[in-house]
This record gives sequence, C-alpha cells and structure tokens, in this order.
Amino acid sequence: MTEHKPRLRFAPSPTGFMHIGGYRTLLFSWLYARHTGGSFILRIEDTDVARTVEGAIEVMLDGMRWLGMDYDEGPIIGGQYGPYYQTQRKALYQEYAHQLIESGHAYRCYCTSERLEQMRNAQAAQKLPPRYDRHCRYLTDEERDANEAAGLKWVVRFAMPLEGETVVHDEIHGDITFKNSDIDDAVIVKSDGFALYHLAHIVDDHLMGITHVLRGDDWISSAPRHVQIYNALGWEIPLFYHVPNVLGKDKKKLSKRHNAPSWVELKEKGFLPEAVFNFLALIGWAYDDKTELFTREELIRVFTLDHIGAAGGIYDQDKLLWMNGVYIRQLSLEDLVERALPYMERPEAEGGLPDSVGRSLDRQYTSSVLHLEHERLKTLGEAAEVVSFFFVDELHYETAMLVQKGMDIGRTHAGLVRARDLLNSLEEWRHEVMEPPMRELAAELGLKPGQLFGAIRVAISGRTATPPLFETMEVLGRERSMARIEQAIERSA
RNA sequence: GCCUCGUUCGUCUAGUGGCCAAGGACGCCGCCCUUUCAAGGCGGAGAUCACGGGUUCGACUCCCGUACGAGGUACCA
Repeated sequence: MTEHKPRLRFAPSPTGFMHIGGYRTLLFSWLYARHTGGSFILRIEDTDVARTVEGAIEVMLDGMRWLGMDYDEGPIIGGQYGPYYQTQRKALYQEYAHQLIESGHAYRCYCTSERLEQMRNAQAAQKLPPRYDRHCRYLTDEERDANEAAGLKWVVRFAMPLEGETVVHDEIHGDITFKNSDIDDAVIVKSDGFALYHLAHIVDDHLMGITHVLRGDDWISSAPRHVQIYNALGWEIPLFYHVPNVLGKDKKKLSKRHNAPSWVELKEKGFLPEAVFNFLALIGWAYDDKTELFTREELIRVFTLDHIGAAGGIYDQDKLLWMNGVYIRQLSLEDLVERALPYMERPEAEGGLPDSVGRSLDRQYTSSVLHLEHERLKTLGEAAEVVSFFFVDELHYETAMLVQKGMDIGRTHAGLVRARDLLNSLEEWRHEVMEPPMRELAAELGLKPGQLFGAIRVAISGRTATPPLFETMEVLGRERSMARIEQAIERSA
C-alpha cells in the first residue's frame, strides 16, 4: 500500500564523524519523506573497511535522535529490504557485477597499482587528464586466461560507452550532458571483492525501491557513470536531486577538521536541537520571502523539493546563535530549567558552574535565577558563566569597578553606606519595595540612578551587567546581598 | 590541465519575463525604551542582481561567452 509512495534514503559512510552539513542533506531527505508520507531509509555505506571509524555510526544515529529524525528501515530496526549495511550485501553486488561482465558491460582488470601509477604519471607529464587507459578492456581471451591461470588479482571495471553522450536528469540542475569519452572505466568491485560506491549504491537503491536520491552536488561528476550502470542493468533511474553543499566561511566544502562543527559540539555549547533543525532547513532551502521560524511540524508540512536552491550556502553560526536565542525565549521557565540544569551542573572545566558550588542545584532557586536570565541567554551553555554569582560564595572583582562614571571612591563609599542603611530598614525584601526609596536616595545624594545602582550592582554581583538590580537582589536573598554590600563598603573605605 | 556545477546586500535568502529604481532575516550602525545587560520598537547603511554580448516591446529571470569560486578527476564516499 505504500508501494507508490516516495522512498528516500540517506546513506552515510562511517569513515568519520558526520558534520552539520551532512545532517542538512539528511534533513532534506527526511523532511520530504515525512512530508509525503513516504519512507525514510538509512543505509550504511561501509564498503571501505579500511577507513571505517569505530563508533561513527552510533554517533551519527545519536545525532539523528538528538535532532529528532527517525527512520523507517535501517540499522538496528531492520526492514524488509535489508540488510542495511553494505558489508552484509557483498554477495549481491558480486552477482550484479557478474551479470555486467556477462553482458559485456564490465570486465576484469588485472592492472597493478604500480602500473596505474606509472600510467598516471606519464599522463601528467604530457598534461593529459589522468584516466584509465582501458588496457584490460581489450585483452584477448588468451591473455585473460593466462592472467587467471597466473592467479593475478583483479578488479571489475565498468566499460563506459566510448562515444556519445550521457544526459543526467537532475531535478535541481536540469539536464546535465557529459561526453562519454571524458569518463573512464571506473572500478566497481575491488580486489578484495567489495563493491565500490558506484555499483553498490545503485544495486541498493534499486533493490530497496528508492524513488528520490538526494545527495551532495559533489556527486554530479560521477552521475553519468551511474546512469550508464543503471542502463546496463536495465533498471529505472530514480529522480536525482544533487543538493548544494553546505560550505564553510571560506566557501569551501565543510570538513570536520577545518570548519565544521559536529552535532556534538553544538549540543555541548547548548544549542537547542529544535533551533538547529530549523536553522539547517534554511541552508539551501526557503519557504518564501519572509518566514523562517518553523516548528518541526510546520517544516514537514511546507517542505518541498522544488524550493531547494542550486547554489551552495555558507554555514553562518551568528544566525544560528540568534535563532537559538529565539527558541530559548520561547521555552517555558520549567523547560528552560529542565534543560539548562545539566549544563550548569557539569564540571567547571566543561563549562559548568565553579566546582566549589555544590551539586545538585536547588531547583527552586535555580528557577528564579533563570527566570531573570531567560531572555538574555543565547545558548544553554553560557548559563553557568552568566549566573555564577548567584551561586558562588566569594566574589572576585576589582574594587575600582565599584566606582561608576562621574563618581569617585569617596562618594561611592558614602552611597553604599546610605544604601545599606536604607535597605536594612526595609520590612520586606521585595524589589517593588526596594526600588522607590532607593530612587529617592539617589536623588537625595544628587546621583543618577545608574550611579548608585551601578555601584550596588557590582557590589552584589562583581559584574557590570546583570538582570535588573532589585530583582537580582530579591533572588539573591537578603542575607547574601547585604553581606556583599557590606564587603564593598569595607573595600571602598 | 580536463570535465562539471555555481554566481542577487558581509551572510542565509525571496524572486520561475512586466508586481523589483530588487523584498525579508542575521550581523553592523543610530534612535527610542532603560539602573547595567538583554529583549522589544523605530530607522539607517548595505546588491549598478559577477561581467560582456544577445533574444524580447520589456530580463535578476531565457541563450551564448568571459571572469571568479567550487566540486570531480582513487581498488574513498
């Protein structure tokens, strides 16, 4: 019944940790599958055993989970088109490789890597494009038998048509035409018997009934080879969408070493997955000329493939930061506390509160602290730093910070003394109660509110920027606030 | 080198022949609000739509070329 529904796949290879650009392409496929009610399949392209990195798949799957993307068929959960690891499909590829050889579309190549290297060097010297010279394509039966008898190792190469053109129909770029003579005979099965991407993904996509292939546009150059293989096998070609890659600030393809964060880093910095999800959807895709804040459900509803652009987009962390702030502000206070707590409670070295602060944090108190900081936060990760003065016993600041613009140490001291006395005389420790008389005091002292309040702000927090002063003091508590003002009075004496 | 793709404000982008002397957002600047910092409101700078030719009554939108950028050119994906 889902037979004619779209089936999309994402096929990562576990050769490293996938960066955020990979998730963007994954997101597009996932969104479209969900938009159409089709299926989303995950397939692990692990044929390059030598480069496989331990744990890469798990981290990748965790990233999907973090971002809120599920899949209908794939590793762990399986599915009716499995297995979903290419290393477990080896026999399948060999079968089709054999079929291609039988039909004359592929051949065994016995060239050694030494010979190939020599050949390429010679081509480079003559400024020719490096291309396999098809030496083994034209071996006689006798030569072939001799090679086999000698037990030479071989690979399978796909025999590209020598003449003519291949047109790749791409839903984003339109038709792209290649001269067949520009494309050499690629290896499709290695000497260890494993198929390469060029063969494996075609066999899999076909057998798994994939209807839409979304992949990075760096695949365009090998796409003509793929259509030829589809043709040779007599299979229907899925719709191709070569989506633009996400670029780094230097406009180069993202690479983990270089300029791309992994989802783990984003999580550690305290970006919300829903913000990252929203942000990612907007690189290379746009709904209209103004809407850019979307919930997951909205995105699923409005996401279509025809709005994907053709040009590569740069990953702009500043905008992500802004969007994350928007999402944080939309959180209820309870949610904020719930989600910020783990960040605040991690070790100081990892960005948490100073280790001197006992864990676990008092929820009620943290909640009132976060209430004040809510609209000021851009990431969950920065919470600890910004609110630490609420939790710490000792404040560290330069005495000079107490002195506000247009003030001197003497007047500051005097102001603090008068403020202390006034505050001490208050019946209630609520900001509405503190503020009016404090304003009067400032006026009486001939000071601007900021001059008096600024000094107190530094006294109670050790900082020049905090949430509104009296609310801060209310949360900090009477004891602690007065003790800190007292200290400031001593320091400024 | 060869092949291919791409090119609208610094960045993400809207724009599918007239609605565009190009709209939104981030960032930046200024003003307002204001006890600081944010948030919010208002305003501003910022793109001769890479350049040059066509096609057309009319082009950011179609075609060709050039430049620049990127990708590919592996028994990697």
